[in-house]
Amino acid sequence: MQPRSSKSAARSGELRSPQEYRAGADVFKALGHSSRLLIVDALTRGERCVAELTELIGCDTSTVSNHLAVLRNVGLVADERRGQQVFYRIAAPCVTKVFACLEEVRSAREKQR
Amino acid sequence: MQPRSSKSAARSGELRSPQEYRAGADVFKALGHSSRLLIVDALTRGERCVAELTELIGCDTSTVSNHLAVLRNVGLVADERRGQQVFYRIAAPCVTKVFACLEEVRSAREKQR
DNA sequence: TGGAGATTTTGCCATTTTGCCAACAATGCA
DNA sequence: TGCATTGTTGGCAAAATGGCAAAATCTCCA
Repeated sequence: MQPRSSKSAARSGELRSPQEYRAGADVFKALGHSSRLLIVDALTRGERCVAELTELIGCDTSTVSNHLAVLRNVGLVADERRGQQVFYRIAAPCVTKVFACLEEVRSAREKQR
Repeated sequence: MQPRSSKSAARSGELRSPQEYRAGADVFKALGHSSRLLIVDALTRGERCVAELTELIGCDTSTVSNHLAVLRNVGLVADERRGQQVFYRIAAPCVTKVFACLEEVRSAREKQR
């Protein structure tokens, strides 16, 4: 996306800054993968360690670790090591509401056809 | 993501189906691009035609059209042709709240470091 | 009908994302 | 210390994504 000039930004009703859109997009990009969405859904029900999430998803541990890093980097989850295990939990409470929103989007999509 | 067996799904507390995660991820994937997020933000303030959105974003019209198709395919926006122009509008009201949620995520991320 | 304006579709290429494996790091325990 | 357990990191190949430009489509109007 190219930066808007302040002139065109003003004409547009002054939305948000390119940085804000980029940061926001990164958050949604993090949620935009079925495995990561599953992880978030699972963590909504309480913290889990990497091994538990790995079994839940059914792929390589390193893959899960990478997914968790994506979620952590945007601030959606937080991690805490306890002994040999690293536990992950939801860091932003509002994500627990995303599934309700998804349901709304789905009904909107069905109405549309 | 590999399909979970019903057995492991049950053990995990029966979350959602792989299809649901895939569909949900598609919605977030659609929001996971700065240009598309800008489009959604703009449409939150009222409908716009493709040409207006194109000027707002500052890239090729065909690119904007493709972005709009992504948003439309997941049900986030709806289109309506009036004369030569096609107007787009928000189809799922809840998306107007996503920016508030992004703000929460951002503050959670800052607290984390 | 024919031309112009608005939008969509398609093809192509560069970039990014995914997921696996192997190697490495951190922790706990004998 | 030596070793098993748990996660993370780096490298690589396959797949998906993004953006432009050309071609196609649709609509209005002369």
